Formats: sequence, structure tokens, C-alpha cells
Amino acid sequence: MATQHRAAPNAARRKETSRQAILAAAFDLLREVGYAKLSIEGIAARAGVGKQTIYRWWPSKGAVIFDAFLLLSASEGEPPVLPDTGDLETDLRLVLRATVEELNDPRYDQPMRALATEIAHDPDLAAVYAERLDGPLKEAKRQRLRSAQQAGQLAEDLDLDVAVEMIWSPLLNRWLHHSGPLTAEYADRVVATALNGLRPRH
Amino acid sequence: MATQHRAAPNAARRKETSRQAILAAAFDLLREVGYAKLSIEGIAARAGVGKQTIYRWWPSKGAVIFDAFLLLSASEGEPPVLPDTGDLETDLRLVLRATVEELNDPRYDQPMRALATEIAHDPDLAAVYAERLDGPLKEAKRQRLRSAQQAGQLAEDLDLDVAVEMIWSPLLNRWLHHSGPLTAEYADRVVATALNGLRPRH
Amino acid sequence: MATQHRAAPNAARRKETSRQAILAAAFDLLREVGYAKLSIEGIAARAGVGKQTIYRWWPSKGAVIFDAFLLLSASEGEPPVLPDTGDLETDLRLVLRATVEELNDPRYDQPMRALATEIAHDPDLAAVYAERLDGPLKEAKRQRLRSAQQAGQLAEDLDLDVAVEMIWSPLLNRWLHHSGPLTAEYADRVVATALNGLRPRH
Amino acid sequence: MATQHRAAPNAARRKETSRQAILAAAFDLLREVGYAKLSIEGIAARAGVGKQTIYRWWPSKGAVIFDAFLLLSASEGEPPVLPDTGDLETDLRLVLRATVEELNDPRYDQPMRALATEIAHDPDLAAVYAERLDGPLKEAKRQRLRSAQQAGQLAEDLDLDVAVEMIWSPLLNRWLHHSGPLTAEYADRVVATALNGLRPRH
DNA sequence: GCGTAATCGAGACGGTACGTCCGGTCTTACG
DNA sequence: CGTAAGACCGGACGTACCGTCTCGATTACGC
Repeated sequence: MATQHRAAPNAARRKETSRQAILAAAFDLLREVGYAKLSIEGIAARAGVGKQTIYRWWPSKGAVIFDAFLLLSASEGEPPVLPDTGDLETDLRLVLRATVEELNDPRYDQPMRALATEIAHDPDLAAVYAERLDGPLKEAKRQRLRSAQQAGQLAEDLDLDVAVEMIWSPLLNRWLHHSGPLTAEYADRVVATALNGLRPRH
Repeated sequence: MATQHRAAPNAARRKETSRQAILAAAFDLLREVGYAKLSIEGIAARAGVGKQTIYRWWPSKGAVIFDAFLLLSASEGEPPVLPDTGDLETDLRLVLRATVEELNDPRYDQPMRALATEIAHDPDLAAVYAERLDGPLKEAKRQRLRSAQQAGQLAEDLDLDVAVEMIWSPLLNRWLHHSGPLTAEYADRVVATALNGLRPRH
Repeated sequence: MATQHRAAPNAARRKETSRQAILAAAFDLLREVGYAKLSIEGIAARAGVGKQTIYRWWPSKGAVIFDAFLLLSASEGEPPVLPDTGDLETDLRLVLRATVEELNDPRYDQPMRALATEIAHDPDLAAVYAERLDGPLKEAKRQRLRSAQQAGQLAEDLDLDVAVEMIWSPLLNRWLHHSGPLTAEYADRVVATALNGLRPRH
Repeated sequence: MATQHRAAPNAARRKETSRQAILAAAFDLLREVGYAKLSIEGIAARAGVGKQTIYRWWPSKGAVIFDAFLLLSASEGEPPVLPDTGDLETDLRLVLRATVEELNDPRYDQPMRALATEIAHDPDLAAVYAERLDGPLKEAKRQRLRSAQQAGQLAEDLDLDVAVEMIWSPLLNRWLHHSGPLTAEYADRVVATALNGLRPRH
């Protein structure tokens, strides 16, 4: 849909059922056998599809995995919105705790690591990811901060992009690199530390 | 050296020249052909070594890559120390700019991505990484913050672990996920934002 | 034309230009790429024709090749006749030398081997071949022998079928199985030996 | 054994059991599924062998088939000899009837057609065939004729090579090209006609 | 110093998956 | 309805590596 990197064949004739069977098979296999053992051959077999049908429409295994994620989030429809109770710290804690929850969920762990790996090794994929999946989410995060900023809860000259990354990156890093326990309590500490900053407040 | 996960053969008889040839070949090939096309077969051929000699001493491709990094950093000897001029912000800027420099260096980009990928998919490796490579570095970072804290430049109750992650994670994330430009200016903004926090300071 | 083995579609609406383009393409490709690499796909592409148009009208690759030969020889029109100067031995030498010439001609070698192979593996095709291509030619050979027989140059009780095969088979065998040099001199020896027989003539 | 056409790997380390399993599997499959559906993949699977082990030692499917025949006839050991009762015509009838029998045996029909096809399309194979399989047999045929020649039953100046081909080619041709019924009676007619020749004997 | 046991380079082995090609069927749009 | 075009499922192709195994040929101990 969004990831054709080569001169595309006649997309009008594309068989939609095959496309969905492939993406579903890819996602399922990712959970079942893990990223390292995921093969195009396996996806084709599981989807009941010729290998050529995959190679015709996707340039790489990563692109298939990626589109499987697109399919997943596309079903949600309208862009995401972060909760806004007026209390930023509470809202952020809520959201980050949910993120922690999701990252710890074994159903999503493997697929998301696979996605992260593909993105890390393929800038093209990264660009599409930034536009289609991460973009809307990041905008929602920025929007929540902007709202707090207007309410006077955040510094007027705050760099929202940096702020967003400063809140969410520590979580993603711990998760991806197994560099420490990923708990709700940790999420809270990140929120508190980010909001207050490192310097003493008199 | 550090990553034998299986009952080791008699290490005393190990041929040191082969070990180094393998690690060097692994590192070189990582640069030359990239992570995706790196093969044990290729490493063995390049190193002029039988495949069995690799399988005898390392449990996985990731372990070889990892030890190649160990070899690199082991040469440095004593533990790293961050500069301490008394001015935390300046020091952090300096260090982060250097980090940005290194991440943008094409000689290290591929190998480090490979290492990151292996760590992401192998918790055992992650543990060894945390202990041997990341540990000392992280301690140095914490130490610099502690020094600033004692000088009254940082909050007394600051969570140093979280603080460290809040400063360095945004950079690593941008780099690994290609989620934005990685510049010295960006490093400066991260430092400033982290130090001040998101909330307004009156 | 002669080899529809399945319930044929409405042949009246058949497009003659496509038929000829297909057969011509088949024959050309046979020369150019050889029998092993000849594909329906390739024929269709070369002929500017949909694959289905081939499958609609021919049951197998062999049938296409076969019809290509039919097209070739059909152009000759009336049935073949062997020369009859009254001197059988001379006439046979002439004809066999011509056959040797043709078999050695690189333009016909590949296609004819292809035809022979198809016939060897498909009795249906063999039957059509016997009727349409080989039949008339064989009749001409028999006729020449019959004429000689009536002139008293051949034994009265001679088995003409066996005689024909005894003269031509050695050539075809040498050619098809690469079992010896195929020269005009060899043709002469075959003629002489066949006419005289193995037994001594006192 | 005789058909390595490429720079051979270290043949000393070759696994004899695999070699024989491959050739046996090839021969069996040839009978079971036929030549057209014979695949390297199938042979490897049936033989319990990796595909590479076939590609390592044979340059083509034809070479495998060929060696399977070599294995078969190699087991017979010493060179073949045709019966010699002193009565050439009777002996030839016996041998040709046996040949007819064999060619009509469904167990050998498919494999031998396969061999014939490969030889027809691969001159290299044909050369090895001529030397290893057909050679000794042809020599035996020539020897029988030579014996009859010395006994005064054949013309003194008879071309033995041509004579042999004149006797056996008609049979092989009928069989390979399905160009007529292949019966004992036909064999007899060929023998008689060849011995007497076409010309009348007064 | 001398067997002997382990490591080494080499590479064949049974396998899995790759990415490509083609076979034969089916669908679409046109004439 | 026949056609050109070409997507589809299936499956074989020949290649690249996997991780295991077996070979001599060096080693380096232990006796």
C-alpha cells in the first residue's frame, strides 16, 4: 500500500485476499516462531500463496513485516489522541504505564522488536514508519504537551520535539536493549524527572 | 573471552592468532558487507580459519560480533572518565557532541547497529553487554552527575539512573531508528531541556 | 491444425496471424536458445501473444514444436518424390548425402532434435508425426524401392518397410546419439552394404 | 566416477553411501514418475541427501541419470559376449529378440528413453556413453560378425561397423520414435533382410 | 623426548531458505 | 467470444549458508 519501492506491477489487478492473507500470516508467524526464524517461504506457505506473489509486491522481508503493522494500525481509523484531564503529570503517567504494559506483552514483544530491527537497518522503511505510524502518534504527544504549555504548566520556550523524545526514549531504550527493568514505577520516575529537570528548583 | 555460554573446551590450548583473526575479520566484514550479509562462512574464510574453530568458541554470530567490540574497547584499558570542568552543561555538551560524531561516523555505524540488533534479540548478550561495555561507561556518566550534584548544580533527590537515560536515550533513539537528524545542535538542545526540565522555572 | 487433443474451442474465430506468429516464434527460439531453454512463456512473449492463446490451442509444448514443423513442410505442398534415374544405388547415394547435409546443418539440428525428443516421449505426437510428416516421406522411399524392384534391381520378396528402415536408420541413429561421424562417405557405405547384404555374393 | 565435468572437489572425502543412494533414487524415480517429472529436488529427497551433494558431484540432471546406468552395468563386471553357435542367423535372431524384449519392458523403457534423450542433447555425455556403455557392447557385436566372417559366412570385405549399425539401428529407431510395432517377428525380418541384402541373389 | 590427545585448516555432509523462472489456470478489458 | 496482458498458486531451479561431521597435520602436554 505504502511501501512499494520498485516499479510496481499493475496494482489494479492485485488480489486483495492474498495481500491480507500474507500480512496476517507474517504477523502470526512473527509471534509464533520469532523474528530470526521468519522466512518468506514460511509466510507464503502459511498464507497459501506463491512466493512470487510476495516478491511481486514487497521488496524485502522487512517491508512485509512493516505492512503487517500498517494493516494493524490502519484498522483503528482516526488519528490517536492522548488523554487530557488538565493534569499533565497524571496523564503522562497513565500513558507511559500503558506503554510499559504493551512493551512487556509477549504478544507484541517479538513483532515490535522485528519492526525495530528492520527500521534500524533500512532507512527507507524508517521514512515510511516515521510518516505513517510514528508520525501521528508523535503529533498526539506533542499536542498534549502543547495543551499543557498553553495552560502554563510547561515552559513557554520549551522544545516540544526534544521534550517528547526525552520522555519516551528512555522507555524504548530500556525495552529494546534489555538495559533495565521496565516497570510502571520506572515510568513514573521518568515523568517526574523529565518534568522537573535535573537542576534544583528552589 | 567473556561470552562462552557452553561448556568450554580446554581454553589453554586455544590459538590466540586465530581468535584475533576471527574477531578482526568479523569487524572488517561488518563494515564492508553490512550486517545482513555477514556470514560465519565468510568470517572463517576471511580469517583463514576452519568454521569449526568459530563454532567451538562462540555460540552465535552475535557473540562473535560482540567479542569483536570487546576486543576494540579492551585495548583502552582503564575505565572511562567524563570530563569535569566544574561546568556540567558545557561538559555534557562536549560529550554528547562527541557521541553524535561517533554515531555519524560511517566506520562505526554498521557495526554498532549490528551490535544493537544482536542485543535486542538476545537477552544473554544484553546482560554481558550491560556488564562489560555499557556498565563502566554508564558509571562514568553517573559519576559526573554525582559530582555536579555534590556541587549543588543538580537536585539533591535526583534519580541519577533516570537522569543518565534521559540525556543519552534521545540520541541513541534518533540514531538507531533514523527518526530525525542527529546534529551537534540537537545534542545541545537535549542537554538544555534535560537540565531545565519541562516545567517553567520562575 | 492437426494436434488438438482436447475439445477444441470454436476454431472458426481463431486468429490466423497469432497462430503463425506462435509457430514461427517457437521455431526461431528453438534455434536460438535450444530445446532445454525453450519455454511457453518465451514463445508467447516473442510472438506477442497471451500465454492462454497457446494453451487454448495446443496441449503441450511438444505439440507446438510439432506444428511448427508442419507449417514448415506444409509450404512444400505436394507429396515428396525421390529421384529415379533408373540407377538405384546412385539415387540412394544422392538422397542420403542430402540427408546427411541437412542433419549436419546447424539451422536444423536443434529443432529436429527437439522434435525427436518430443516424439520419443509422447506416443500421441508420434502417431501424428507418422501420419503427417514421416508417412509421405516414407511412402516416397518405399515407392523408389518398389520401382527398382519392378526393374529387377531388388529381390522380388524384399520386405520394403524393413529395407527402408535398414537404409535410413543408421544415419538417424548416428546423428541423434552422436555415435559416430556423419559424412557423405558414410552414407555411401551404408547404401552399398544394404544393397549387397552381409553375406558373401559369389 | 567417469563423468566429473568440472573441477572436482576433493573426491577422496566423497561419501560412497550418498553416491549410491543418489543413483539408486534417480533410477527408481525415473521408473516411477517418468523422465519429464524427474527433479533434482526429488532425487535428493528420495536419497536422503542435500541438493548440494548432487550439484557438487554432477554437472546436470543428465549426468546423474547417466551414472545411474553406469552403476547398473558396472555391476555386471566383465565385458559382454554375444552367443556363438556357429549359426550366425540363429544367434542374431536370439540376440535381437532379447533386445526387443528389453525395449518393451516397462521397467526399462522410461529410463532408457531418458538416457537416450540426454545423450541426444549433450555431446559430452554421448562421448562417455560411447566409451563406457555402448563401446564394449558394440565391440561384442563386431566380434560376433568377425567370427562369422572368418567362418566364411559373411563377405570378406564387409564393413563391420556399418553392418552392426544396419542390424541394430532399425530396432532402436522403431522403439525410440514409436514408428512401428516392435516384435520378435520384426527382429527376424531385419536379420534376414540384412544378411541377404536388398539385391536379388541368383 | 615422545606418545597422545586436543586444536587446527579444510571442506563434505544433510538441510533450510533464498530469489528466480516457468507451468498451467484464472481474471480483466478490449475489439 | 477470442484475444493480449498479466496476476495467481505451485513448485523446481541452482546458490548460499547453516551447524555438524570427519579428515590428516600441527601442536603442546604429561609421562
